[in-house]
Amino acid sequence: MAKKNKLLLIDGSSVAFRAFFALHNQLESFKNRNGLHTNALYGFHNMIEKILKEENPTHALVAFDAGKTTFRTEFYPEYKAGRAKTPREFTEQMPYLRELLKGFGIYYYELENYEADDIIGTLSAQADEKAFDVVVVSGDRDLTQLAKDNVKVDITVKGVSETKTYTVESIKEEYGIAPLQIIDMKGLAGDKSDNIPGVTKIGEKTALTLLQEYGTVEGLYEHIDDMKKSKRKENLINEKETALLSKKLATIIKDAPLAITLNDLVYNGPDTKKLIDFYKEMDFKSHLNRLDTSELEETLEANRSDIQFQKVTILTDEMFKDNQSIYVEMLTDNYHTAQVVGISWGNEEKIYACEPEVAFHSDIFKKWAEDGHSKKKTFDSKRTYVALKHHGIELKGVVADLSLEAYLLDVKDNSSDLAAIAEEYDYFDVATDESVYGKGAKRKVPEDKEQLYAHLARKIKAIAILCDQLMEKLEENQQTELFTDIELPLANVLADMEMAGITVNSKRLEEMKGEFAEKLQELEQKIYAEAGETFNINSPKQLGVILFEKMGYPVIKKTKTGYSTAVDVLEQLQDQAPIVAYILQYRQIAKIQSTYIEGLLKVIDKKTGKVHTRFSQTTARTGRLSSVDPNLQNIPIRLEEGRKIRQAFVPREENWRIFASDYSQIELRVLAHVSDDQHLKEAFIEGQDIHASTAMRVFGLEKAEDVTPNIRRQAKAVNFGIVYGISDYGLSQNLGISRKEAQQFIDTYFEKYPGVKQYMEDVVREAKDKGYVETLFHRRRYLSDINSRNYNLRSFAERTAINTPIQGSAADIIKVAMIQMEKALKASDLRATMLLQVHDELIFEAPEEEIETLEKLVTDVMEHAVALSVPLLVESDNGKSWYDAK
DNA sequence: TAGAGTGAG
DNA sequence: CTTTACTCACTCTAT
Repeated sequence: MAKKNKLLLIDGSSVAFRAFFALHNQLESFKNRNGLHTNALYGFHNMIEKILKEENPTHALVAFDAGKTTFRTEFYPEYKAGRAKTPREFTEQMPYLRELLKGFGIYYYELENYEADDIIGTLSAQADEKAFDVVVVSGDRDLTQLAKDNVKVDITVKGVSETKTYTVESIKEEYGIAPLQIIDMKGLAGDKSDNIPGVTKIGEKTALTLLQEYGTVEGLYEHIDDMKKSKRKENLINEKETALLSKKLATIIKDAPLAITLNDLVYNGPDTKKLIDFYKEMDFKSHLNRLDTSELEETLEANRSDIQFQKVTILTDEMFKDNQSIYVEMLTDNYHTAQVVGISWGNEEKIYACEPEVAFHSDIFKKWAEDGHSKKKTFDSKRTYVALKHHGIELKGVVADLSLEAYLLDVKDNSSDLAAIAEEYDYFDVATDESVYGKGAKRKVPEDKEQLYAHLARKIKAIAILCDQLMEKLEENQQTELFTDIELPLANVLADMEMAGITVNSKRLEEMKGEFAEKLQELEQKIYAEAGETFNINSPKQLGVILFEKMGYPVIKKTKTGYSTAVDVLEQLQDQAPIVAYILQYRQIAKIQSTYIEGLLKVIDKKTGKVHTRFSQTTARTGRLSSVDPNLQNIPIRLEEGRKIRQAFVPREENWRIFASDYSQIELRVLAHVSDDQHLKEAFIEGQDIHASTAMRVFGLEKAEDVTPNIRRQAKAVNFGIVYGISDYGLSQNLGISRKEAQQFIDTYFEKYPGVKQYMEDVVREAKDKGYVETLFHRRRYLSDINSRNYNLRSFAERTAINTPIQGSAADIIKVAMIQMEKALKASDLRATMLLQVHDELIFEAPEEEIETLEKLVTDVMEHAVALSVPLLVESDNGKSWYDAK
C-alpha cells in the first residue's frame, strides 16, 4: 500500500517570531561574522528539523504573512493595531529564512491581503478533501480552530522546538468545545494580542460556559431572550455587532485565492548543498560538522547518472573531431612539476579516455592537439597547455575555457575544481576532485581506475555543456571580447612566460643566507639580553607578554587574540624601549631570510637554475594577476637589505640583461580618463609631475618651487587615497595628521577636482543600482554589500566600487600590452623574452645588443596598447640583474 | 587552519 | 553612532 499523504503546514511568521523571542536573551551571541543576528534562524531551523523527523511529511509548506494590510484591516482597521514595532534584529533575518527553507527543500508562500493563517486554512481544507493527514505548526493558538480528525495542530510552547499538540479530542478535553467553536470563543472574549475587541466583561472562562450552552455566537443570540436579566445580557445585546465582527476577524479563511495547489508542495527532502552554504553563511558550526560533506557527496553521487565513455589504448583518426573538449588530469596544483594521470576528450555524445602515455606517444593525438583549425574547449587552458607542452605537444585551437569564463561572469567563481564551478550553474553531474581522489596526504588515483576515467569523462561532458552556456552569458554581459581578445590569448602568453622561467643565482642567495643568519643571531642575543630571558621572537603572543606584561610598556593597540605587536605599534614604542629597535630589525631580516632566501632556494629547478612561478588569472577580484609558488610580484624593493634579493635574479645567459618597463602613474591616468576631470587630464597631457601638480592645487601654491618635498609627499598620499576610496581616518593615519586636517585635504581636493568627485558619486550610485561595477573592458565585479544596512560592510563595498574600475582597468590595459608584446616579439627576430608581470611593469631578459631595439618596441607597445584621453607613459631600465634594472 | 605579521603594486 | 584606504601571497605560531 502506498504511504499515506501527509501535509505539513507551518505558520512561518509566527514561528519565526516565537523563535526570535525564545532566544532573545542570547541575542548577541547569535551573530554571524558579518554581524547579522541569527537567533530566529537558529530556533526556526531546529524546529523544522525536529518536526520533519517526527512527522516525515510527503508535502510541506511554510506560509508567511504578506504585509500589514489584509482583508481584515479593510473592515476593521484596528485589527492587530497597537503591536510593538518589529525589532530590526528580527526583520534583518527574514530574507535568510527563505534561504534556509530552500535548503530544507520546503516551499514557501505568501499572499497579498491574506495572513499565513488563511493560506494554511485553505490548504488544510484542500488536503481534507483528498484525505491527507495534516500537521499544522504555529506559535498562535488561533490555529487550533483548524483541528479535525485528520488535522492536528502543534502550538509552540516556551522556545520553539517544543510543541503542544492540539487534536479534536484534546481540545474537547481542555476547553469542552469543538475546534470550530474557538472562533465563537474569540467572538465573545476577544483577543488582546490581535486587538479583537469581544464583548465587555466576557473573558475566556465565561465565553466557554456560554458556548457549552448555546454552541455558537449565532446560537446564543437566537436564544438571548431566554437569558435571565443581568449586566452580562445587557452587554451581549448592546455589543452584538462587536461579537459578530470579532468572530469574523477570528475566522480563518478556507478559500483564499491561492496560486498554488497541493501538487506544488511535494516534499523531496533537503538540498544538502544549499543547507551547507546556509550553515557556512550563518556560522552554524555545529550543524555544519554534523552534516559533513560526505553526506552531500552521497546525495549527489546517488543522483548522478551513468556516464558513457570509451577507455582506449589505441587512438584512431575517428576519435578526433572539431569542437571537442579536452581535459588533462594532474593531482597537484603545480602543473610545472605535476604528473599527468589521465587524459580525456570528446563531445557531449562521445567521450574517450586514455592513459597519459597513450596520448603522448600518439601522432594522431599530437596532430589534432596542434591543429589550430580544430576547435577545442577546456577547463583551464593554461594548465592544459603547459602540461601538454612538457610532453612536446603544443595545444592550439582553444576557443573556450570554462574556468576563465566563470571567473569573468563572477570573479568569485575561481575554484580550480571543475565540480565547484559546475555547481554554480546548477550542473551536478560531475564529482568533486576531493571525493574521487581524497585530500591532503591521502590524495591519490583511485584503486579502481574505472572511477578515474569515469570522473574525467564527466568533466568532458560538463565542459562541453557549460562552456556554451557561459559563452552566451558572456555575450549578454558584453564580455565576449574581454574573453576572446584578452583573457584567452593572455593564458597562452602567461604559459610561455611561466615556462621560460627566470634564472636565479642560488650561490648569491646562499651567501646572503649566511650573512643574514649571523645578523639574526646577534639581534636575537641583544633582544634576549634586553628582555632578561629567551623566548620565541616570532611569536606575537610571547612577544606581547614580554613587552606589555614583563617590561610594562603601554598597550597601544589590541588584536582579537591579544596585544598587537605590529610595526606601527612598535614604532610608537621605539623612543622609550630600546628592545623595540632590535625587534623591528629582527622581523625585517627574518622575513627576508625565511620567505625570500630559504623560500626561493626551495623552488629553484636544480637542473635549469630557474624558478617557474604560476600566474593566476582567476584569483584577484579586480582582474589583476597574482603569482604563486613562488610569488614573484612581491620581491622586496623598498628597503635596501631586502632589495639585495633582486641581485639573485639574473638573465639566463652571460652578456644578457634584465630589462624592466613600468607604467608611470597608470592608475591616476585611468582615473583621469574615466572621471574626465579637466584638471587631472590637463596635468597628464602637459606632462606635469602629478603629485606636485596636486600639491599646488590642493595647497594653493603659485609656483612649482613652492612645492617642498614634504608637501609633495602629502599630496602623493592624497592621490593614493583617492584611488583607494579615501577616508579621513585612513589619510590621517597615513600622514600622521589629525582627522580634521585630513578631512580638510579631502574637501579641498574634491573642490579642485570636481570631475573626480562626480565620478566617485556616479560609480557608487551605479553600483547601488546595478549591484556591480565594470572596468573599461567590461570586467565585472558584483558588490553584494553595497546596499547593506551594516555600515562597515556598506562602506567597504563603496570603497571597492571606487577602486575596482581603476585598478581593474589598469589591469586590462597591461594585459592587452602583454598580448601585443608577445606577438611583436614573435614577429621580430629578437631573442628577448618576456618573463614577469608585476601589475604595472613587465620584466624581460635580452641580449645586451637587443636592449636599444627592445626599449623602443616595449615603450611603443605599452604606451599605445589602449588609447585613453590622456597619454600613457612608460619608463624603462636595464641591468645585469633585476636589482640593477631599477 | 586561522590569525598576525610583512612583502609587493 | 558605527569604522577606518585598494589588491594580493607567504611564513610563522598556536590551536
